[in-house]
Amino acid sequence: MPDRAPIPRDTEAKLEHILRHAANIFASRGFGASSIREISRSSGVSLSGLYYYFESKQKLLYLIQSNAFTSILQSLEARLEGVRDPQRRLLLFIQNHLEYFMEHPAEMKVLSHEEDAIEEPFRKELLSIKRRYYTLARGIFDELNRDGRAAHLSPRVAVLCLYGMMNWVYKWHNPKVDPGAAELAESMTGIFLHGVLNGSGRARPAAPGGNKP
Amino acid sequence: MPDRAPIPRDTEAKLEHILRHAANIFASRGFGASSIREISRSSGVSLSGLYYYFESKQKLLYLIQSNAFTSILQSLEARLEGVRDPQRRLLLFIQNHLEYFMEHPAEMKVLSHEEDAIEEPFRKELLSIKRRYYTLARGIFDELNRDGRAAHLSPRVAVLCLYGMMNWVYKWHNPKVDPGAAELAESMTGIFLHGVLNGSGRARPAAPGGNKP
DNA sequence: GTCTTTCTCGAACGAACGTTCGAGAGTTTC
DNA sequence: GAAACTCTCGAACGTTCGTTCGAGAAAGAC
Repeated sequence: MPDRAPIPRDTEAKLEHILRHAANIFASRGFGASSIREISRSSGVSLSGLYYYFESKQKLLYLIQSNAFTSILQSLEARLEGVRDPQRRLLLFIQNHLEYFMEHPAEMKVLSHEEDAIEEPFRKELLSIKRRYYTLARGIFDELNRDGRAAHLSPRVAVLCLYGMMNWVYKWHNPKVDPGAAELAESMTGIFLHGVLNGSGRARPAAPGGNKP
Repeated sequence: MPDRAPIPRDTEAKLEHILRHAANIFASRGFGASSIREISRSSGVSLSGLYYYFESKQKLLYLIQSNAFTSILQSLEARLEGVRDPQRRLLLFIQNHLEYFMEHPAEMKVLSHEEDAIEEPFRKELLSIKRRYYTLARGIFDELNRDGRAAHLSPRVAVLCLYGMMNWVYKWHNPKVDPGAAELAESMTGIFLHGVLNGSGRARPAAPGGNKP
C-alpha cells in the first residue's frame, strides 16, 4: 500500500479556479439568475465536467460561502491573537472585515447578498460559522462596554448597526474615489466608539455641558 | 366623443394587488429565482392574464421599486415640510425610512436587494429617483455639518455609513425582539450625531481631556 | 338589439435550465 | 504490458422558464 499521500494533485487548484469564476458570476447576476452554463463558459470547464467538482448548484454556492467565511474568521483570529485592548480589538475586527471585503469583492458580495439563497442541508452549517463570527464581534463589544458606558443601547442593536455599516460597503465603494480599507476602518471605528459608547442613545446631545465651543 | 373620463375602473386596485403579491415573492425567493407562474398562483390571476398589467418581468420589478421609492420620498417630503432644525430633520429622515421599512418589508427588501437586477431601460429612471433621495440626505448632513464639526470625515462616507445602518435592518430585524421604528430611529440618530459630528474620525478618543471618569 | 372597448385565460412557443450518463482520454500502480 | 484509478466531455433527459396568441366573456355606449 502506497504510503497515505494521495492528495488530489492540482484538482484543488482547479476547484478554486472554478469557485473564483462562479463567485464572479453569482456576484454580478445573482445566484438565482446565474446558470451553470455561464460558469462553464467563463471558467473554460465543460458543463458536465463541472459536476465532477461539485454535485449541485446549491453545493457550489455553499462552497463559495463557506470558504470565504472560513478565510475571514481565520485571518481575524490570527490578528486578534495576543491583543487584549478592547478598542484595538475592535479596530482590528473592522479592519479585517473591510480588507477582506475589498480584496475579494465578488466572494463578499455573494456572502452578503445570497444569504437566503442557500437551502436546508447547507443552511445550518453556514449558520454555525456565522454565529461564531457574530459572537466574536459581540464579545468585543461587551468587553468595550464593561464600564457600562452604553447601557442605554441594546448591545444587539449596536453590533448590528456596525455590521450594517460594514456590509453595506459593497453597494457603494468605488476604489477610485473612496478611502481604502485601513482609512475606512478607522472612520467606522471612530463612528462606533463615539456614537455608541460616549454618546447617549437619544437624538439630542444638547445638555451635558461638556461641549467645547 | 364621450368627455375625457375613461379612467381604468378598479384596474388600478388589481394592479396593486398583483404588485403586492409579486413583491412578496421577489422578496422571499429573489427576483432571478422567482417565476411569473408563482406570481400567478399566489395572486390568483392567470399566467397570461398578468401580462395585461405589465409587459415583462423587468417592468414588473420596475413598477414595484418605483412605487416604493416614490411613496417613501413623498412621505418624507411631507414630514420635512416646515421643519428647519437640522437635527430634527435628520431624525425625521431616519424615522421615515425605518417606518416605511417596517410597514412594507417586502417592498423594501426588493428595493435594497434587487438594485442590480433591474436592466437598462428602467435602470436610469430609478437612478434619478434614488439620486434625489440620496441628495436629500446629503443636504441634511451638510446643514448639520455647517459648523464644520466633522471636517475630518468625508461627507460621502458618513452618509453612506448611515444608509448602511438603515438598509441593513431588513436582514436582522425581528419585531418580537427588536425595538420598533421610532426607538430604532432615535438610536441610529444618536449614533450618527455623536459618532460623526462630535467624535474624531480616528479610533482613539484618548487625549482630549473631556473624559468623564 | 349591435358595436366597441376592456379584461381574462387555456394552450402553446422556443429557449434555457440543472442534472445525468456512458464513453473515453491520461495518469498511476503493479 | 494490463488493471485501476482520476479526470473530461458531448449528447441528451425532463422540466421550467418568459412570453405570445386568439378566442371569448363582461361591461358600457349607442
